[in-house]
Amino acid sequence: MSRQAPTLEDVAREAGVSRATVSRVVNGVRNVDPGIQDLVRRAIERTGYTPNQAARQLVTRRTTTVALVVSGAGDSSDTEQNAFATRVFADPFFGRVVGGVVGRLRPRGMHPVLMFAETPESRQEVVSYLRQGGADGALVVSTHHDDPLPALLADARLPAVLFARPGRPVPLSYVDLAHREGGRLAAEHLLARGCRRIATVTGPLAVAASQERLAGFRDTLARHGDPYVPVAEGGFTVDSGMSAMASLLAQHPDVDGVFTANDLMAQGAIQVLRDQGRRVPRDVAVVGFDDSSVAVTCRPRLTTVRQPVEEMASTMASLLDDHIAGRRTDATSVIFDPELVVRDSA
Amino acid sequence: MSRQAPTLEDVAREAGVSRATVSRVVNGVRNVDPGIQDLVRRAIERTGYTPNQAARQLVTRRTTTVALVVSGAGDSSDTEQNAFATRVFADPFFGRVVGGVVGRLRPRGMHPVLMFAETPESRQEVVSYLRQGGADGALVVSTHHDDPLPALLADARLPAVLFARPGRPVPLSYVDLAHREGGRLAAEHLLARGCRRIATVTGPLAVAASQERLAGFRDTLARHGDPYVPVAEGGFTVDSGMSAMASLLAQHPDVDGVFTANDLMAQGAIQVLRDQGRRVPRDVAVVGFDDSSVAVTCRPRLTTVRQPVEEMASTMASLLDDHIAGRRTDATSVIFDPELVVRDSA
DNA sequence: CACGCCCGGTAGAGCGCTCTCCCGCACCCC
DNA sequence: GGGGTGCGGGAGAGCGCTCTACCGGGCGTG
Repeated sequence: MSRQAPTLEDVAREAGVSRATVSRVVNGVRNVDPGIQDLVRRAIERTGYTPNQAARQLVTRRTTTVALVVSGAGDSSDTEQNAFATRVFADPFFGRVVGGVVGRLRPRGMHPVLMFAETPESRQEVVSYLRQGGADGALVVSTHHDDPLPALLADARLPAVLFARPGRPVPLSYVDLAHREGGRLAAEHLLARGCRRIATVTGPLAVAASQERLAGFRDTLARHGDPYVPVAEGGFTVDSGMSAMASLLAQHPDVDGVFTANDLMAQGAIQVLRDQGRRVPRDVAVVGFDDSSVAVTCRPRLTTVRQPVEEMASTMASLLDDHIAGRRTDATSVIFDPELVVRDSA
Repeated sequence: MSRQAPTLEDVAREAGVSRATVSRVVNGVRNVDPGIQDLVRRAIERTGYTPNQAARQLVTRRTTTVALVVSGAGDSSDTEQNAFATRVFADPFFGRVVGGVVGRLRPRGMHPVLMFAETPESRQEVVSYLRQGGADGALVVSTHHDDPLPALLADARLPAVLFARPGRPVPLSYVDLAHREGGRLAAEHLLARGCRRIATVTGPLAVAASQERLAGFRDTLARHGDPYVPVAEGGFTVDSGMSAMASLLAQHPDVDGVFTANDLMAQGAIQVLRDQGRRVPRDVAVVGFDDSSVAVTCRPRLTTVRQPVEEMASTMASLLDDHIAGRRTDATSVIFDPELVVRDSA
C-alpha cells in the first residue's frame, strides 16, 4: 500500500535493459542472452517485482481462472442462497469434484472461482462475470436436469464444460458416467448374492442420472425374470434415504436387497433397516452408488458402484482448457465407466 | 471470439457522448442528466456492452475476488494435493464456511477463488497470486495450528482474515469460537445427565481448538470433583472417532458418557459403541461438537455443541472487506459463543 | 448586471503489460 | 568481400477503463 509496487519499467531500469526484454525473461519467450537473463532475474529479485495480472489480462485477454459453478434449476429466494452452498457441499461428491478440478487446474497455474447459480439473477451473474472476462470459461455442475444455465452459456458463446449430459441438447462438451451400466452392475451383484425381493431407492427423477441408473437396474432385473421392482424416490440425502427406505419397508417388509442411487441414501437406508431390526447384509443387502467417502466410514462399509468423480472432474477441466485455448472447437463428450466395489453391505 | 466485444468507446459513439459520461452512467457516479442517462443505457443495450474487468482492475487496483484458502501445515507431496481438497470437503464444516462466505460476498458482487495451501510451493503461490493482484485479500482456514501461511501473508502486508486464532501471534484479524466454553457446555450436560465415568475424544492436539475444547471440558469435570478424564486423540474424521472410541472402550469398558470434539467423530464413536453392544444414549451418552449436517442425519441424532460456522465465515468476509476498503487498519478478533443443542444422543 | 458557482459534460493522461515491428550485428555462404 | 540470414534487443503502440483536470453555461447573489 505504502510504496508503489515495482513495475516492469522499474526492473528494466534496474537491469539496464528495456521493458520488452524483462517481459521476455519473465514469460520465457524467445531467446534472451543468458547473461542478460540473469541480470534481469537479479533485478527482479532486488526489486521484488511481481507482474500485474490485470495489466497482463488486459492485453492477453486471458485470466488465470475458470468459474466452477454449482447450478440448480430453482428460483429459490436469495436468502436461501448460502443454504444452497452449505447443502451442496454436504455431499462429499462436490468435494471430489473440487479435488479433481483443482488437481488439473493447478499445474496450469489456474484457479477456480466458486459460483452458485440457483436463481435467474445468479445465473445472469455467472454469464456476466464470464462476459466481463472475470474467468476464461465455466465448469458447470448442475443439480437439476432442466438447468437453464448451459443454454445461457452456449448462447453467449462462452467456453463451458458440463458435468453430466444436459437435459435439453446444448452444444457444449460434457463428461458423464454410463449410469445405466452402473444400475446393471448393482442389479447383477444383488442377483448373484441370491436376493429375490429387490427394491430400489432412486435419486430425484428430475435428474437424468437417476433415471438412467434406475433404467439399467430395472432392465437387468427384468431380463432375469423379475418384472416388478418396488421403487421409492429419494433426494440424494441421508434423510431422504431414510424416508424412502421406511416407505419401501412398510409396503414390502420382506425385501432382501436394495439398490440406492447414491451412498448417502444407502447410509440412511441402512440406519432405517437396522432400526427395524434387519441385519445388513445378512437380512437385507444394500448397494450404494458413487463410492464416496461415506462408503468406507459408514458401518457396514458400503458395497457400491464407483463413479470416478475426481477423474471426471479432471477431464472436465482439461476439456475446458482445450476449448479456451482453441485446441478444440466443437463440443464433445467423454463417458466414464462405473465399477462395482464390493465391501460389506452387500 | 469473432466480433470484437464492444467497448466504452463504442457505446459513447453510439450514444453521441463521451467515454467519461458512459463510464459515469455505468458506475453510477456523479450526476448525469436523466435524459442522457437513458440515452446511454439504451446504447449499452443496443451494443450489448459489458465492462472489461481487467481494464477496470488495472486502474482501480481492485478485483472482484478474494481468495478462500484452505491451508494445511504439511509439506505433503504434490500428488496428494487433490486428495487434500477431497478430504477437506469431506467434512461438512467447510461447506458451511463456503456458504457463509458466499452469502456475504455475493451482495457485494465479489466471488471467492478457491485455493489450497499445504505445501511450501502452494503457500508461495497464494502469496504470489495476491501480490499479483489476482484477488484483493485472503480468507484463510487452517487445518493446523502451526500453519506458516498467516505469517507469510502478514509479512507481505496482504489483507487477510483468519478462521481461528493463529498459533503464533500474527497481526491479522480473525474470528474464533469460545472453544473452552464449548467444552464446558458439553461437560455440564453430561454431568447433569448423571454420567459418572466420562471420557473424551479430542481433535488433533496440534489444533488449538482441540486443546481448548479439552481444557474447558476437563476443567469443568475437575471442578465437579472428577479429577481424571480418559482421553483419546482423534483426527476429526469418522474413522479416527471409531478407533479413538475403540481404544477408550478397551481401557474403560464402564464409560457412560463421551464428549467428542466434533460431530464426525461422534458418529464414529456411536458406531463403535453400538457394535460393542452399548445403547446410545441409554448406556453411553455422546455429545458432539459443531452441529454440522451429520448431527441431524446420524442416528441417534446428535446432542452437540453448536458452532455458528456460517455466521463466523460471514463475519470473516466482512472483516476482510473492511480491511480491503481501508475502513479498518488494525487487526481485530471476533469471538463467537457456542451453544448446546440437545437432541437424542445425550 | 457582473461575478462566482455549481452542474453536466469533455478531453486526455495514464494504469502495467504484451507484442509487433524494426534495427544492428555477427555469421556464413558463395 | 558483398549480401543474405537469423538472432538478440529496443521502441512504441495500444489493450479498455477511470479519473483528474478543465470548460461552458445557467443561475443565484450583491
